[in-house]
Amino acid sequence: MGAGKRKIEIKKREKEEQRMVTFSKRRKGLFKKAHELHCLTGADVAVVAFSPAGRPYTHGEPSIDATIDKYFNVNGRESNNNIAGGGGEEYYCKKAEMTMMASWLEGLKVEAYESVDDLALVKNLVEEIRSKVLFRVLGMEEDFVGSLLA
Amino acid sequence: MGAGKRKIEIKKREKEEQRMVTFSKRRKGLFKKAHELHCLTGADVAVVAFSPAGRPYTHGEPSIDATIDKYFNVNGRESNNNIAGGGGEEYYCKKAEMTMMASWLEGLKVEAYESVDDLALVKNLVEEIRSKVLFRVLGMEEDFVGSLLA
DNA sequence: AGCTATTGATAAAC
DNA sequence: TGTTTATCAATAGCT
Repeated sequence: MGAGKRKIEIKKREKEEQRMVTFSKRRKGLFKKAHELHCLTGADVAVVAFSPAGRPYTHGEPSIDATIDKYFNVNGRESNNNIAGGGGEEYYCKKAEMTMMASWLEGLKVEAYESVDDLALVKNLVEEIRSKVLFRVLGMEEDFVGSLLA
Repeated sequence: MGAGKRKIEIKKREKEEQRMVTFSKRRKGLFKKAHELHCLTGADVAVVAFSPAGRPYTHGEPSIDATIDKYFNVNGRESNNNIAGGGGEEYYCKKAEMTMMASWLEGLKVEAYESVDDLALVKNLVEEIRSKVLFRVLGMEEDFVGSLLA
């Protein structure tokens, strides 16, 4: 049986792997808290967190950009411009990439079913799916790929 | 003695006063969680939450603006330039892939938002997304369909 | 990716 | 809004 939870000091974790695990667990917890705050009080929320690897994760309701724009408007700043999404280049995909994506999609179904416990999370789920798909397609370093996701 | 904490449903609280109290308490908890995430993993974080009264509250490390700027910078023109500037044939192809997929997913997102009006539909939505993504991927290189479906 | 013992967060009531 | 208390929820260490 596991030794169970122990109290820890709130200071930077020693090992890189430990930081990644903690980030992964607590990011989920943080986003869930933000979601509950939104549902319970109707508050618009926006959360951005960069992983130890430098990849950005976001959670926003009604949407990350809407809430941040609202914040900037109140503070008299320019809203962001969306990255251009259109493109007419011929699609090309390597077999290795396709295999990876197919494998990932197999796991996605179960993962998604278990993590979604509220309709409002659908938006974030789709965003996450989008993020993951792009990551798989690009097959590049996490640090860099995360930066490409609008 | 207080009756103590009781389990509550995650849905909008009835009374305005109740919403304000809940917002106040949970905002504090949310910001603390964000702070701990930062301290434990070194992650840059930004949180914005509008109270039921419409007032913005923020928490950010190293600062709210620095983190949001970082989020926008890596999502905007600069990263695009990095790809294009990367120059190689490899990057050109991969950017095309990303652009196409991004465009498609953008459409999917809107479609999903509009079609979902019930929690029970979540599973079907995810299944549909999975199905569409697989179709999209497989459809691009039909030669590989057999092996991927195995 | 799952499991528990614990710590941590918080709904009610004052 | 702050404090207290009884519970519920999140998660650290393991496997």
